[in-house]
Amino acid sequence: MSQPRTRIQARNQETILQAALDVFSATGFRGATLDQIADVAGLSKPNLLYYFASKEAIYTALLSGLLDTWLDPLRTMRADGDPVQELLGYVRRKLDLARDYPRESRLFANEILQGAPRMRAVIEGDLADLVAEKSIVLTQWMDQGRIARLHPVHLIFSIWALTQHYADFDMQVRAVLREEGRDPYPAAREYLETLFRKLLTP
Amino acid sequence: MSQPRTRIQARNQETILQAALDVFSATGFRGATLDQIADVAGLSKPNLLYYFASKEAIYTALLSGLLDTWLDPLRTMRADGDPVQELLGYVRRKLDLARDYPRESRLFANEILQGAPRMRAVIEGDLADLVAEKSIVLTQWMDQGRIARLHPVHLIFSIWALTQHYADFDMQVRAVLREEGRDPYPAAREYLETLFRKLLTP
DNA sequence: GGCGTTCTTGACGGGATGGTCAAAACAACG
DNA sequence: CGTTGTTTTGACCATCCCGTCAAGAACGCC
Repeated sequence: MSQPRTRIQARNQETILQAALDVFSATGFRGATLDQIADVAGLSKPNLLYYFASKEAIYTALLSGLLDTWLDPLRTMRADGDPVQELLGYVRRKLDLARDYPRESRLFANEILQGAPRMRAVIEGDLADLVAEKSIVLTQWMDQGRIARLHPVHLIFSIWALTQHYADFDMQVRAVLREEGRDPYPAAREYLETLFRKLLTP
Repeated sequence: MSQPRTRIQARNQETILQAALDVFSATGFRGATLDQIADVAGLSKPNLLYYFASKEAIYTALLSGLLDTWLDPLRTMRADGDPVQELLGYVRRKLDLARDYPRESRLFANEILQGAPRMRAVIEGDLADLVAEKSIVLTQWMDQGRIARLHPVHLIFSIWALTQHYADFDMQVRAVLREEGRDPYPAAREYLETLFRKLLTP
């Protein structure tokens, strides 16, 4: 049933995953209930379990389905572009992701916060590989004197931390800014651009 | 029973809160069970409920008890010190907190990630007030040309994001660094010091 | 329209979980 | 010791929640 065969299957699987994203990202795996997901999806609980074998299966289908989207901005960074522009572009794309897909960000945050019980393999594998690969590029740029010399992996961590913060701690960001419903992202974008320009200048 | 009256009460309440910190920080409020907490504390479940009215009461007692510790590093920042040194000191203290009290960090992260259902008031109140107060100091320093002009609140966000990242996403940090059990904090400290020095220089 | 397949659901089982209670164990103090 | 107040616990209850199942509804194809 993993590959949808009929139109109804495609539609309902998508509906279920969207509802599950809503609920899992808001309360974590343990906090979510099948009844809630069924409710949001507008389906009955047994119907959910007709399309997915278990609560766990819905959750892992979500995670693995979203992982590629999540890593794309880093993959897109090109070794043959202008280093500062490439990095600023990565920051910008990552911040756009935080703004446009906050549920996805919180889903991953929740998972990693609890020690990534269901993602450990992919983090230690694909993700670590990708970072290692990009670190080589960053180190080359530093060797060429085109950006400041910094620890490449901590540089990537800082991009993750600063961009995802706006999605994961959105509630706190808005409460502390006290700008009644105003979008915090334009100022964040400007701030992060300044920060990374200054940081990367040799 | 909130103020311990006997030695036994003081000891057991402390034992329970420590065990609860362990369990709540690892799995969130919904994910934690009283049986787990009782097990870690080495007490029976009814005994837990002799000292605290409910699971909820344990959780809120934890949160409010730890909040002061959590905000202290920011409070400690003095308006009459050297601006760059004060800010770097804040970064260092916050990073030390992440290293020495990761459970506390994850507890708060979990709570805010889920929209702070039990902390909204204090975030919109005390925390927002403290940030507003310190923002004034930061703005004065900028007006005097002693640090670069930046959005003061986003500057504080960036300190939170960059330091707490090492506690909250510890699993990912260690997996991506691939340095088998090596302490990531020395390099983090050096990286963050460089980052903020460059950022704050006018 | 008839018929096999796919989809949907009400009712239910079983285990986990927060919380109660009454009685037993223990401590403190005369 | 004996009495009084504190602490501890085994047994239990009610509810929640994941997952099952059998039967019915809808669909697709002839």
